[in-house]
Amino acid sequence: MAKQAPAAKPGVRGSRSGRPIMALLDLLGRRWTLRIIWELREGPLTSRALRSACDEASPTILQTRLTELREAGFVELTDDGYGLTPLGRELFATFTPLHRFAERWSKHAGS
Amino acid sequence: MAKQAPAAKPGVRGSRSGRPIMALLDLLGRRWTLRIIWELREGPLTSRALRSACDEASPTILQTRLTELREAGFVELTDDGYGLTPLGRELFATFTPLHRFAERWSKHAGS
DNA sequence: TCTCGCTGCTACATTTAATGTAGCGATACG
DNA sequence: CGTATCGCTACATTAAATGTAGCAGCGAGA
Repeated sequence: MAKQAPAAKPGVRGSRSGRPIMALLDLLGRRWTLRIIWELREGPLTSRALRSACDEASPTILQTRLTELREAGFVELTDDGYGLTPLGRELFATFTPLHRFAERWSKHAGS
Repeated sequence: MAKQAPAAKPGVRGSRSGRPIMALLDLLGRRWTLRIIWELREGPLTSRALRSACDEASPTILQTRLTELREAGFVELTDDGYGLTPLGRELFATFTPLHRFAERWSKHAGS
């Protein structure tokens, strides 16, 4: 298996338009994808630890997402379990403003 | 209807943990949510124009997401159609690094 | 007025994705 | 050997998304 032009996988519904941002938005827009990256932020987790961190999500979908994230080059399986690759870490870094935004958003609350 | 403490809605599977970032990750992790915000970046679109921009996604789900995004305060319905609120615009701004990342990602390709 | 064309929005049957529970083969410790 | 973990998978159930069709409302034109 060598794959990899970052293009949405064939079977994926919606947003396969060639532009990288679309492929990325498509991948990140799948259930648990964002969460997984978030939970891996502090270091590798075993598949079962990740499952616990993700509110006991079903291993089926976690495995599916993990595979997608590995193919995308964001996650890798090491001796310590699943962890972010340098690239994945860069991706996570882009979430930082999102985190700050979330805090502001919660204050905005019942506008 | 006035609603809005930014907490995940009741019926939502996964990630309802009180932390704002989780609610946000949950909302953004739904299909088409990221895409909608992205497509609205240059200005308001009518519901049908948005549908075209979103690869003819079904109006059912678009309407659902649009409602969620309006309740979250990210999108509003104006005379020109659906547009980002100032808050929504802030959220979009956090995607900018994501955009740049996507470009880098596409080059990384077959690492 | 009566259609035409657009707006935002909804119903409903079908298909796809995600869930939950269980268990596999492999590896390591005793 | 027993047991306990690892990553991963099968499979039936349930929830979400799709696709097609159509609603009511508004403004413009003949």
